Amino acid sequence: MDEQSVTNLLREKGFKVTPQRLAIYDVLAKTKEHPSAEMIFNQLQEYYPTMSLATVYKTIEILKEIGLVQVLNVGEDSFRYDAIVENHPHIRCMVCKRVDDVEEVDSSDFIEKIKEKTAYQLTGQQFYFYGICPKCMVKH
Amino acid sequence: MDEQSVTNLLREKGFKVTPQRLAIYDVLAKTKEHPSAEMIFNQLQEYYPTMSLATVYKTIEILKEIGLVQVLNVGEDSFRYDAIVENHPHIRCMVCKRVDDVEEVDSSDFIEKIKEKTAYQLTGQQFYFYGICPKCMVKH
DNA sequence: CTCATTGCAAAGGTTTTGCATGACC
DNA sequence: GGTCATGCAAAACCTTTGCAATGAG
Repeated sequence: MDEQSVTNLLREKGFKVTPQRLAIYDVLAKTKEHPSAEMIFNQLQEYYPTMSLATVYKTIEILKEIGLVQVLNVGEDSFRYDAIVENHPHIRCMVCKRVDDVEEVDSSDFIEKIKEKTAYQLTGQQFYFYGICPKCMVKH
Repeated sequence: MDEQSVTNLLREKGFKVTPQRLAIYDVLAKTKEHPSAEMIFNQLQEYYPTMSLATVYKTIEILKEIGLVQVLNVGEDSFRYDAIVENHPHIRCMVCKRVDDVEEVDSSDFIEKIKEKTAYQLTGQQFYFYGICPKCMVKH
């Protein structure tokens, strides 16, 4: 999503548009590494030396609320965030801890199966895979 | 797994067998609610008033290590634990926060698809579903 | 008897909150 | 100008660690 659309969406939902909010979304939109709040904070330090971690958390809360980011729980102590809000599987390297997307996988059949088996009314899902990434395999 | 087997496994792996350890495993083995450390702690308070949360955490660490429990990450701030170590999907009610198993689902086809699409060497996975449980649907 | 385990309290890490200052509209 | 957002510091959580006292083998 481009900056203008983010600006519009924030306004539309009653939130003010600030450089911090745009910068935080920008970091998320331009990376594939699924950063944690602290990773976002560190990345912004150079250009926004006064940025505080609290602002990162507060902004993510808003971005989540208006559907611009999704939250990941890959089994670490902290959460990670993804500006690609379409649901897709993630995979984490047990060695270097990187988190990647698994692309081009159609999970609708699997989700259908679950719908048949559960008495819940489904609203969403997250698929996490664990393994060793290509780079780490080479090293061992 | 019965108490005798747990005793044997602990000894075999070089850990001492204590009432606390057996009690913690027992709580996990007898419930389907995927308790957090604090839920286990609270449940034990009545019968083991001196039990400390630290012991719960230390014991879970050991149980995890010897393959008697698996750790769940359902998107809460805390971890949950499951004495059923065979991999199976979990589902969480967004209203009452309960976590249930999804039973009788074969996910091997889906996992195969992922293996084909990722360059990682797969070692495991977790499937989390979100929705509204039957009880909460009735209430609304 | 020895050494691992327990349980307390303190520390560590992540996330949230309160509040005065500052910025947007 | 009024109100919301920022950023600091403190608080609130969850989890881990250190250590003296205790208990298992």
